[in-house]
Amino acid sequence: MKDSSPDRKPRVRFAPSPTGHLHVGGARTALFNWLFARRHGGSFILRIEDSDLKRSDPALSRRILEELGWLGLDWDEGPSYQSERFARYRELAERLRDRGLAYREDSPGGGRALIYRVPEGEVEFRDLVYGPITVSTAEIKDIVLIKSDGAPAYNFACAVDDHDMKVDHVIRGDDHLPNTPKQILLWRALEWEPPSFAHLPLILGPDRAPLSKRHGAASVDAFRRDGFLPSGLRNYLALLGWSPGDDREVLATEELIAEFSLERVIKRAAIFDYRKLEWINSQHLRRLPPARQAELLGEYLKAEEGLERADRRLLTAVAEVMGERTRTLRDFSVKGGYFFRDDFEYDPEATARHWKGAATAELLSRLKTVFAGCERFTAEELEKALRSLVEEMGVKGGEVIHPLRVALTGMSVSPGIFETMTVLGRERVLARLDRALTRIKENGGSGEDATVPSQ
RNA sequence: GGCCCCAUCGUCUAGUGGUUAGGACACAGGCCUUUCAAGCCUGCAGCACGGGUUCGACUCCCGUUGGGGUCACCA
Repeated sequence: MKDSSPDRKPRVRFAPSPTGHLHVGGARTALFNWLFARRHGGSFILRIEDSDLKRSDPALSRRILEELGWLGLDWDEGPSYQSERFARYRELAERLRDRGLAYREDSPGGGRALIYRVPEGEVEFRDLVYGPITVSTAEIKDIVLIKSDGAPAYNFACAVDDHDMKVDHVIRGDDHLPNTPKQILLWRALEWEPPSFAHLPLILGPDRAPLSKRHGAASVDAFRRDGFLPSGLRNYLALLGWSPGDDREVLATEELIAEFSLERVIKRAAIFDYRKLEWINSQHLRRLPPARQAELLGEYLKAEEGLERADRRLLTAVAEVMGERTRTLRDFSVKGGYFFRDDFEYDPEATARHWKGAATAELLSRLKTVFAGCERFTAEELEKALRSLVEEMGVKGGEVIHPLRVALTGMSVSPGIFETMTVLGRERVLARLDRALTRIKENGGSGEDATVPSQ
């Protein structure tokens, strides 16, 4: 019986190298570590692998920390930095050399490296995801411990740190599978008991190549800018390579934590599906009360767009009517930008389809009179008023509603027209009717732009 | 190329010897309807191939093909 449940509170870590934004692959690795720690009441530790002197950039480290924070993956210890522990690595490497397990080698470029001599034999271990794995050390070249510039090489620093931080479960991408035997060799040479390992399948792009920028958004930052919610991204990422075992797809983070187990991690690489992410996100968005949506929307619009009209009252009203029609926070401005700005453009196709010159001008001015006369500007009253005008004119509701929608939103698509009006309020509705009227007259009564795409 | 890993609808997945192979996204159609969504209903679509083992294979074994990873004084 395979059982990856730890008998004591596990200690796991996420160890990114500060070379760029937090990539979705890294985010997923961080998430699985975090879920595992939270599930078992353990510790999630953060370590910055900045041992490469040339590529280290403190600004990038901060960025990764910030993005991890946005994703909601809080850490219990750290971050620690490898760049601050060079003396420790050197000491341990020298100790191995004293014992005859490592040797020095001059570098053509100057300096001396310390290299571990790989013994003959086999390395066996049981990966918590992949099962038993055996590798002949004939396949492994001697392992560099300390590079000639004095910095520790990856495998050595990694083993030393994991030991010193008392990490007992190493959960990482399966691109590290080939490193594992090397690190186990190092742990044993240091006379330490190796931790458990669990390797996660990689995330691929639609072309089955490793997911990268050229596939579109590939970093946590990009998804944040696209208006995704941390909980939506967490949910989707959790489903990449793992499933709760039943048919649930939309899971709150508490459920993710309650259900997570390494045994249910799949071995096959998964292709990132942006559409499904959007759907998952829409489900999370929908589960949020309008007030909370408004709060997030306000922050988003402020950070990503330069919206002028964005008071809490308006935001909440927009959230109430747009909530079912959006999949991301960005959708609110893409599909409902007219709620936030009065100088919107009129969609040429919409005007061509629903505005019929003088007749529409006549219609809109009658509507203006009717709406101006409404006692209370509520959806019920507005509909009643419009319906009676429709009856009086002997036309179908749509013949009035469509031109009106274009006048109020510039688009042929919007939330229910009466709700839209109440969100905008009497003043803005009447002003927009005037603006539309002016626009129609400017166009010689045609109500259309000079060039109308014919279809 | 050596070594390692993987293989269920287009995609994410459930499945652990006997199932009409289930769900979700996407897609198509329908209902609803002032538009678009949402919601509900229906449909389309899969066990890569070839050998075994077995009374019986999606499930176990071998091979083929395909895909991925890795072979740095980068992490």
